[in-house]
Amino acid sequence: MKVKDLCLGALSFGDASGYDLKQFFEQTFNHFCVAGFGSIYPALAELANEGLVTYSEEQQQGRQDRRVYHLTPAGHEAFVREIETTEPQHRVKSDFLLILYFAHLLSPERLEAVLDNRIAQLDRQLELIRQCRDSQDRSCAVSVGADFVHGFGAAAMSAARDYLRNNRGRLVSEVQAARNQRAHPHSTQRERTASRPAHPIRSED
Amino acid sequence: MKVKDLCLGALSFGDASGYDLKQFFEQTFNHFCVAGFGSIYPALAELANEGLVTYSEEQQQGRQDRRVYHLTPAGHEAFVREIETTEPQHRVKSDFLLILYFAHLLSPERLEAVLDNRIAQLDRQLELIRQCRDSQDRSCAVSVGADFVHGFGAAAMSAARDYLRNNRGRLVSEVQAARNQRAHPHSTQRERTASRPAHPIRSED
DNA sequence: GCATGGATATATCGGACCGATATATCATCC
DNA sequence: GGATGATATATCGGTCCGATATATCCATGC
Repeated sequence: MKVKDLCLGALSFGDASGYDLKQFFEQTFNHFCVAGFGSIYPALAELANEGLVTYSEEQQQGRQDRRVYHLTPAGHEAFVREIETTEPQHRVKSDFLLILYFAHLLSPERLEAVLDNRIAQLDRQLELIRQCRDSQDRSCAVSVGADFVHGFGAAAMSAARDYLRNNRGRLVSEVQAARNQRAHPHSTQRERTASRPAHPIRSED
Repeated sequence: MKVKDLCLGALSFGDASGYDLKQFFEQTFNHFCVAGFGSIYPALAELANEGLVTYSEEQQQGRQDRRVYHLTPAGHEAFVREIETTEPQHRVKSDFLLILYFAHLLSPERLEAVLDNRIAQLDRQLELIRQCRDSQDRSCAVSVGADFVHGFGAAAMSAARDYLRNNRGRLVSEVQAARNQRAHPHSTQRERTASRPAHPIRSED
């Protein structure tokens, strides 16, 4: 699913400018999508070329003109075809987890900062979802999917936050202990041989 | 964090070829990272240019030669600097959730297939994590980060799976009900005006 | 005996896209 | 009056993902 499809889907809820779409994505798709201007504006231009959207220049006093896009029937069909047939990928790309995987290489201050920042970030995102759900008209049939997706996000992020809270202390103290042991190795260290790493990636040959 | 950094980190666990790295990423970083050959091989070439890794051609009978990479001290330093200073992003990109957001446009069969496939996928990933944790030497100090990260993945994915299982039926029946209502609208429909969409993206002006 | 498919192994290319940046105007705040 | 931030559109470079090409070996099956 490309940014073009994102735009088609959003426009199925009503006309909007590129700027509107960016804000909509940030508020509503926040926890599972990102799209910057650098993707949205070219996408809209291509969609207009393909006849899947139309637009009208809307001039407003003072402000720069808005280019307001409108979904055509062909665009609606294309979007439905897309969501009916695309393989639904779900991908997490996390520097956060990658960094924590190497917790043994981090300074204690950095480790704690990384954990605390992530917890705070999750709190903010959960608050955003709460706002988003509250502001929606629940009785409207169109919101069943939105409600489900926001519920999913809330469940997943709550679980993540709880895990971080419950295991933060353990990780910090374990890393601290390992550091101390490296600094003052009082036990036997006969395991260490210069050329044999602890966790070889490939199996012995 | 770029693929180059991924490679540096993985090589800190021992020498490996590009092929080894791909497999390592798939097994161990599965739930928070992806990197294809198209990213790994160019990354390794650049790292070698910069002196952060070295390599030796290892010829094996029959098989094509392996190019085995080795982390240099400079490479190790560069990696530690990277994880100490990079802002730890965490991003979810999910066609799955996007499609479900538009559940009201899906056929019932498609909706159920999407949900079931995702649940099965989560089961597979959870199994992968379990294997990964079992195969590791828990007493080794280097694995505290890995253990934490895998625990995180297990917690998050279990929560996601549970949510899907618990809410699958509700979503399917709600979408079904909405479809039926559209097909046989017996109640008043005075809300529908041709040009006023149900969920306008931008506020009224 | 041999074809088929899968694992091992490296490499390239195009298209997509994210982030930074540029530009412009108006409202608001100090 | 000047700084900041919101509104609004657009472009560009660097990065990366997916598909594809190439080559050889091993196991499986017919």
